[in-house]
Amino acid sequence: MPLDKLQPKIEKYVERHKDWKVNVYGQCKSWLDSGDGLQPRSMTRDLDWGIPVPVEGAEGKVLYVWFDAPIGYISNTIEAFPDTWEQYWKDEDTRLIHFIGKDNIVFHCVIFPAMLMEHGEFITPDNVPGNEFLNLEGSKLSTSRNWAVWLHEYLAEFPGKQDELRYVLTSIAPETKDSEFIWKDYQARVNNELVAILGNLVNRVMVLTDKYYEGKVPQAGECSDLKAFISGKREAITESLENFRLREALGEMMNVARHGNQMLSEKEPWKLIKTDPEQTKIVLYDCLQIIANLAILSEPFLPFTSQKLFRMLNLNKEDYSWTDAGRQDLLQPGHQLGKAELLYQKIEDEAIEAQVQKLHATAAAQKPATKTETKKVEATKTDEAPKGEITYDDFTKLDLRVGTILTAEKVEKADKLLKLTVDLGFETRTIVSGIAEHFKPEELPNLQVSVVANLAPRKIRGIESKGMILLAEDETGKLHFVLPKELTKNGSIIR
RNA sequence: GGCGGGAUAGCUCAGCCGGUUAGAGCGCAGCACUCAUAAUGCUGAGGUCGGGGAUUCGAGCUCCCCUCCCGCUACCA
Repeated sequence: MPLDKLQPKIEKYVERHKDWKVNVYGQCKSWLDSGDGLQPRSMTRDLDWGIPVPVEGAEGKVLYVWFDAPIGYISNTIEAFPDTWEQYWKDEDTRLIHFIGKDNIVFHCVIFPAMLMEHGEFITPDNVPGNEFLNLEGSKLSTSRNWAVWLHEYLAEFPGKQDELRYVLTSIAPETKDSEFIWKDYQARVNNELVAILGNLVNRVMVLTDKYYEGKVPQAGECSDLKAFISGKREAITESLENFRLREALGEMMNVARHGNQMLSEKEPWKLIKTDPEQTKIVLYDCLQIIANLAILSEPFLPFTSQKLFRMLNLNKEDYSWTDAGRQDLLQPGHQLGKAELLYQKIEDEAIEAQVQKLHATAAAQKPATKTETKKVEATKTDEAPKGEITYDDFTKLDLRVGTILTAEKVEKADKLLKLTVDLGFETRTIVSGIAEHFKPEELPNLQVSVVANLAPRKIRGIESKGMILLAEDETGKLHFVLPKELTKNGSIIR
């Protein structure tokens, strides 16, 4: 793909979107502005697996994942909405948003849009709110190491707690920097915020209404600035959501619940009922309206909660939409409420400890994955197919030898390279190997290794490398030296 | 190595175009209350704003140097 030739178009596209998040815009600019600008990028790979390139003469080639995957988004839409999919991808009036993680920024902001623009019939993403990473209990997520919380397992072990997870994940969404999912924190947020603030408000209002008015909305005149307050919150939440500040939006929704708790503390209806029943009606009427509003406002974040609230209030969800939030008459006086139920249960310590233990028990290896390892895993996830047959003569061309690493040092200005000197018995030579992220130089000297001795020399980073060290790569991407079981004379032939 | 992003209270994060005593939620402490899943409300204690220089009347915000974390990219025979 001649990205170099497309640079002007892409540049124009990116610069039209200065409103993108700084990390997103910044990285796009860095690709566009660095050195010679965008470079042509190969859109096929020579692999035994993948999507074959459907072009004559391209036998044996498969599509590059980042050419293939975005097309998959479109095909997926076609599968889901065979009649209307074009509205999503082609309609000029559609606002196309790509939600991604930071590792995919350029693919969604440069390469995919380039494809869409070149095709001609497609619209380009209006915004790509790339998030940073969500880590787990101190380490990067890794599905291959099983350092993860699997959704199906979570749902089985915490039945009905979809919204609890949604709440926590939204609260800690890595919008501007990496964040961390910690089970203890999950517990705290659920117990101290969801249960204590939102769940408790709903419960106390339902209980009071039940006790004083047999579960019917009391007759009361409007009072206070409730309407202004809630519609103000609705606007704030809308604004935050439109700008992809979900944490902030969620916080504003919770503030509505806080407001309800404040009202109760201030008015103390449990006291007021003894002295001024009419005022008490007003207080509870307003509290009930707050809850009804919360049924609407919680919907984007906590859909199950929203549903529960509508049910408890005996309202038909379909009769209300987002813009109804702010009304102080969502519930009519005399309206019979449904049965009260607890919105959330507290999460016990044992449940949390069990999760943490499970995580550590099932994690493949204790050591946290390094950057390279995680990436490698992605690349090797599909087992490589066996290679084609070769003759014995082909094999005998290889000169495999036993050698011993004498020295090892990092290569300047290269993250992955180590410069090794290896004693092969008949001579000592320099070998550059891409293992710097797996081994520390100081742990290598005196280690016996297997070497491809007759590989054509090659200059790497200005250093002549003569040969190659053999390593085995396990399923986690970790490298292991291939070496003789017993100490063997340097230079010994391997065959 | 180059580039992008980040480093602000114990924790999670806000801080607009540089401007008086740096904010919120959670946690913690105290007080109030008892309708409520010992929940809520109020008050308070917590900050050398990663480190060091510079510009400015004035810098968390600007510039330079450095350290650490994440990502992209190059090297990986």
